Amino acid sequence: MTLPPSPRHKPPTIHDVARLSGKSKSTVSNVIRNAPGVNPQTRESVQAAIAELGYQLNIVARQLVQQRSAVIGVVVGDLANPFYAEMAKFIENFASSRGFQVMFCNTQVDEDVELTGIRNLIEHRVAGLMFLAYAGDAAGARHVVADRLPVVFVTCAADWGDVVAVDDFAAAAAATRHLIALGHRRIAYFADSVREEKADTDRRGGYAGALADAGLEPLVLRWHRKPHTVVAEGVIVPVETILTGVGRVTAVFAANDLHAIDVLDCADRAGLRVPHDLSIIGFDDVALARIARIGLTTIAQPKEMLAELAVDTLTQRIKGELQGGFIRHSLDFTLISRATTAKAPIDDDRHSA
Amino acid sequence: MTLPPSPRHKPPTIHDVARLSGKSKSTVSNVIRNAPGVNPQTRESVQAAIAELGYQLNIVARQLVQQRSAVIGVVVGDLANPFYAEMAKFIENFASSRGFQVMFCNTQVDEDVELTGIRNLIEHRVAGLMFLAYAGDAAGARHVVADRLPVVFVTCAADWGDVVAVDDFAAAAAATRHLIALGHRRIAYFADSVREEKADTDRRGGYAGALADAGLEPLVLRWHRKPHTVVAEGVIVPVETILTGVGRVTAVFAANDLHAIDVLDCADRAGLRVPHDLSIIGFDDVALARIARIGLTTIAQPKEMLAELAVDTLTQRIKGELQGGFIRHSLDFTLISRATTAKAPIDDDRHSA
DNA sequence: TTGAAAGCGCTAACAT
DNA sequence: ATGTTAGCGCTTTCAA
Repeated sequence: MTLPPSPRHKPPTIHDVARLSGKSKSTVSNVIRNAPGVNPQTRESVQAAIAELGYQLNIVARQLVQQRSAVIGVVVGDLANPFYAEMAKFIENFASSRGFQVMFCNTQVDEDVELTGIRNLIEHRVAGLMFLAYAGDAAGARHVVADRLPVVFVTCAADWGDVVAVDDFAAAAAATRHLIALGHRRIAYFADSVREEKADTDRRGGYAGALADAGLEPLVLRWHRKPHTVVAEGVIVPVETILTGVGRVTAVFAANDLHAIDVLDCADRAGLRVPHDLSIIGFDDVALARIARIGLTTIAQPKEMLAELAVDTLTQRIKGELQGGFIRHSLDFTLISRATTAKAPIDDDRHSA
Repeated sequence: MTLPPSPRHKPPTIHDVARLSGKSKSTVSNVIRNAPGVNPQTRESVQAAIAELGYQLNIVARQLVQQRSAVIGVVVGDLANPFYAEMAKFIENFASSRGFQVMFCNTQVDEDVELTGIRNLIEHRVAGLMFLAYAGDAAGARHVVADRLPVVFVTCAADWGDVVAVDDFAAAAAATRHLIALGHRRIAYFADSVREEKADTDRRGGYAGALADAGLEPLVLRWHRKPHTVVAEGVIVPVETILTGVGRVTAVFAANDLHAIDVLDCADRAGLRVPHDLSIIGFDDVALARIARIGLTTIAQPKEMLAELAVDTLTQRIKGELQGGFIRHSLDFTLISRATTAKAPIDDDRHSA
């Protein structure tokens, strides 16, 4: 059954349709666009010609003359992170139900990749931009975008576009206070390697703030080699030391569920009982967080609402239905207490020097 | 800091650049395209003008005249499935490193959604199509595509495009034989609800084949309400009955890791010990399959290689570097034995009537 | 109700 | 080495 791909012929244009139906290009255009005031007979004969030729609209040409497109560019840090994947899916769904296509650009949280990605998107004249995360301080991105098109930040924030997000700072503070209320005093923050995105910054801020309010010291950890070592205050340390060494941490607030699950896995492999020996709280409420074997305590974001609101905001800006200053939608987060957090171990302070 | 978005002015064109630099449009075009034979002085002054105006190429216009684009359309069944998300990420990466943008279309394994998605992609004149999964018998899709552009199937197969995939049938048979070799005789197949995609069909085929070879009866289960009920031979049954009732199943082959993890979760909640009471094998080797708490035995696909080969095949077809009959790349799969499979319980046959 | 003509921003012969 | 010109496939006045 393996037939050779046939040579591809140029697709038919409205001109071909016009000739075949004996009408003019503009009339054909009128029926394609469902313009009013076309003789039903004419419409039918044109449609017959369209069917016969297998004509399919060339959106590129339309876009050139109309000077607008119906595709939105979505900048995402890491599609392999289930949270972003879920968000991407929702966004694609809502966009497509509103007549918009989506072009993704996965940045790996690398500013250069991000910048060329944005440049490409703009060169393609996407109608709007959506950031699901952004790298660096966004000054570069801002410069490239240069106010050329509407942009909305979902799940992250900046002052040069509309924002649809949860208050990361407050949510992180709530997560941290949850741990503090359970009696934990040495609470670490686990996040991505050196590079830090906006949400990360805010969450670390909320964490540090809550600790400061309680008179506690922060300990910010960033993965060095994923399941083995982290860098703490500039020095590389085995995760095991952090979790089991002298002055060990009894609780962890992870910047997202993926990190939380990694920490959980480290704890398992180190023979630590969670939550008895170690409490872990994540962020995002990824689908897998709720299975019995994981049961991750986490901060849930209303993913679908975030996506819908973001798409609506962006499409309204695109259509000019929304004008004026940037708006910030702040949605509610929920702390979902499952099986990875519990009272701090009582021998907690004995081990600390 | 919330400044109102400024009114968006039309972006500068090569015409503006030409005027500012005192050169002609074609010269400007020449420097943009890095055409040879441009006076260095000229080039510089043009570039100065470009910088001053903040000119950015309009790819839409270029695409219209060149009659080709550098975006490939990717049709994916469910972005929220980590396997597809990982694949999507790899594909995006390889494509972008080869100068191609990617437009995704998430179909929810719904044929209508898929069809309009493909239609949109074609109207946007994507240079090629990539299917990460497709719904239905693909006759509809084939008709819409109508040989207009190159298409490659990754991770699934069809006879009207190039194929880059693992042999799903053989892999499923291997997975099933693994279970049979462990002494299991009542082995169920778990898959998506009513709708079935290509990979699903093949895997079920391999499963049924291996069982038949061993003189065993297949039991095909499709989720009805996700974590609670399945439909077996047309009737709705609680999962718990399948796993713990009379004549219960002692092993499960899941069409993908997501289903496998769901089954694992059901088993956990039903108080079953895995793998002591129930063996489970999945398919895909999703990132989470390898954490200690899951330790899922599964069939691994070489994701990155699949993605790279698929992108290369497609881009070569697009550039005409690859001609002639469709090729089928069949990559090797690996059975990774972890902690969810073990010998069948000895009391196995006593319960069966 | 339909058609003719101009033009969107760019590229690619072809002249110069 | 640079400029002139003619489109790419469509939409959109404006006339007929």
